[in-house]
Amino acid sequence: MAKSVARLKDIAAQTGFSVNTVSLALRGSSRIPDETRSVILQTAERMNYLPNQVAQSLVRRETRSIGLILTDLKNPVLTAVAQAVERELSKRGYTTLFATSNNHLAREAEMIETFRARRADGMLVFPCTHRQLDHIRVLRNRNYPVVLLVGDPDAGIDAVCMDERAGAFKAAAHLINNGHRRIALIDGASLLGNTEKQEGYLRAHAQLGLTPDPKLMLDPKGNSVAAGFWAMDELRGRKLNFSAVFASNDSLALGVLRYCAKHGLRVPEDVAIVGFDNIEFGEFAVTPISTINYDVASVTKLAIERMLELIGVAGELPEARVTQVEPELVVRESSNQRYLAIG
Amino acid sequence: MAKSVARLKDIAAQTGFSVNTVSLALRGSSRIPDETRSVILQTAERMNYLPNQVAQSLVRRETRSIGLILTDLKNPVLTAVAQAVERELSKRGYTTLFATSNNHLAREAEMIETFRARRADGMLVFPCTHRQLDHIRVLRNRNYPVVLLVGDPDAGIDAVCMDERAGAFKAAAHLINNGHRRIALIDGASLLGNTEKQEGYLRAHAQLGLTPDPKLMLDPKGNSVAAGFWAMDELRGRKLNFSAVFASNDSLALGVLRYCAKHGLRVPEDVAIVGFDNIEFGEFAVTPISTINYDVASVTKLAIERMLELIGVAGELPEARVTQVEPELVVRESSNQRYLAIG
DNA sequence: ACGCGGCGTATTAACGATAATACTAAGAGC
DNA sequence: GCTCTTAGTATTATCGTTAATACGCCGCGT
Repeated sequence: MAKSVARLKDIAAQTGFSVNTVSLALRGSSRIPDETRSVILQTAERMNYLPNQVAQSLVRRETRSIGLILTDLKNPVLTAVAQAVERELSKRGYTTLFATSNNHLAREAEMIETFRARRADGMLVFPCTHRQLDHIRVLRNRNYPVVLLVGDPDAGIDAVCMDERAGAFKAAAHLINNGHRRIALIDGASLLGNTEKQEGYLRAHAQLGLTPDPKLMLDPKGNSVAAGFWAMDELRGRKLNFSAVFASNDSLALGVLRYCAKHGLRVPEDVAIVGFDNIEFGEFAVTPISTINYDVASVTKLAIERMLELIGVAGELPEARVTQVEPELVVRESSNQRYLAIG
Repeated sequence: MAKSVARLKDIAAQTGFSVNTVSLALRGSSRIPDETRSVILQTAERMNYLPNQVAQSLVRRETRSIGLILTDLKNPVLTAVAQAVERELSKRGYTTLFATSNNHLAREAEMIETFRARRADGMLVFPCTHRQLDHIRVLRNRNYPVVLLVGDPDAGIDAVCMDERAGAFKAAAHLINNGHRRIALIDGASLLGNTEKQEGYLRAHAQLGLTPDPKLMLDPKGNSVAAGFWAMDELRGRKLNFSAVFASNDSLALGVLRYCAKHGLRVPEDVAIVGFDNIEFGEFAVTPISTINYDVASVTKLAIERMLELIGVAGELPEARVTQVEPELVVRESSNQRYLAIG
């Protein structure tokens, strides 16, 4: 903590008024006459006074801070969320406490405890798995405001997120409608219990009368470009034929694209690719990547609104509400049917 | 703040001991006999007690929190720094308060004040300009620990950063040594007063006996891939001939690469490209981008060590120390001389 | 048997603010 | 002239914790 900063007491000593008078004057109470106030304000200014928010938090019993827990920042879309959240909160006078879980449940739980000990007024959490939410549900049951950034309608916890199932459905349906019959799915999240994208992919097949081949569904073991590259290599090694790939995020999709470039596969003629998130690096790739747009602005706005709503309620929290934002398909060259022989 | 959480007082009431005894027991004082301690611990557990860090901060006069102010999170290297800083601090029991300035000086100053009011024990700042540091210097002069993440040896403020001048020198020298004589520089930072990379570029020319053409130096007006694309378009529109581009970060370089792909320019045969930062998206581009590696781990480690050192000193802070990490050139296809006609 | 040390626990005072209440003049009302 | 407001300021309690000090009691030495 900064060493020896001016306190109300110091201003009081300087001006000869009591601590309480100084406090009232600085907060603009009408009970303090202008002359007194201006003396106090000037002295405060001169002494470079800044109210101690720690003390204020203690007596006001709110910290005006929100914990933000993300899985990691490798995904540009998560960093965009982090930045947008911080900006929005800051506008409203809140400070963002920040942590990443690195997809470790234990660390996620630990950071939640840390933020609770710091008496954050609420928490925004991108949980590492949709399955294990007990540590979070327990908080909500004690009326602690939590809003998740991925949705599980049955979790009993508020959430605002993209409708990943619908997004994946659109991606897969788009490929199927363009004539593809064998579509690989590169998605590691389902192993963590986050099966939304997989479900969307499966549902699109079912609805359009196809039976997907389970061998075409692969866990890339990571979410990096390198992991996408590796996954494509693995898929090709399996000697399965497929004409399209749906990757659960754009980093993976770019890895697939890189593999294709390196091995002389034309995109989309030989392999069509659709990613997820709509990051700038996908838009400006050699072959611009088709993708599902992640609407950072809407998710952030809705999540923060809900958060503040929950913070505002005095006693019991209202029933949990899950808001899913409908995602849009962005068709670019990597899956444009104009380039396709089939379909 | 969570509504009605257990306090020491509640545990005291339950167990019949005084608040102080409870506090001592929970903190493991040797003055409390085992039997008493275990009763208290069990009661605390049962009541789901978590010490109120706000109250602790007030009385201990340290918050064990550090403010982290970055310009923005569009650059993957900055997000990597953010994540690494948070992890390291967390290991040491510190919480990260996070904010982005969006390259607005006013907002940077505002967030610094916010964090000061919150009594963060110190701040790590990636300032938006190296020129205007008065608002930060003032803090240091009041013995408030601040470590910058870009270096200015003369600023009188501690800093840990990559040696950008040396990095840019290596990049430009590499291109010159590969036979390039006219090298474009795409760098917007120098307008903000961050001239290190430009200086490195100029010094490499000078040292190798070349006079750079000022017309080849361009401000891309942003740090996105799109900005790089635009900058390349602009440069080509000027009808200047050049055989290589040094972009001040990999996003810009990827924009240049995309431009080349779209306009049938071969990389590196027609245009060689070197970026800065070494992000994964550059490594896996169609033509892998040569770049200057940003050593996130070293910068983070050294910055945090220095931070904790400064926090540890009781009175006057020691003289400011600027540590620059020597960056490495990573040569990839985009500038590999094997592909070059010249040189 | 009586003081003395030390053990176990309680009391009191911080930390820096806010909030409720209490006091003290000066001016208004009759 | 005397109470009665009321404006201006001070006093006191409080937030949840830690830290310094005080207190009572038991066993021990002599």
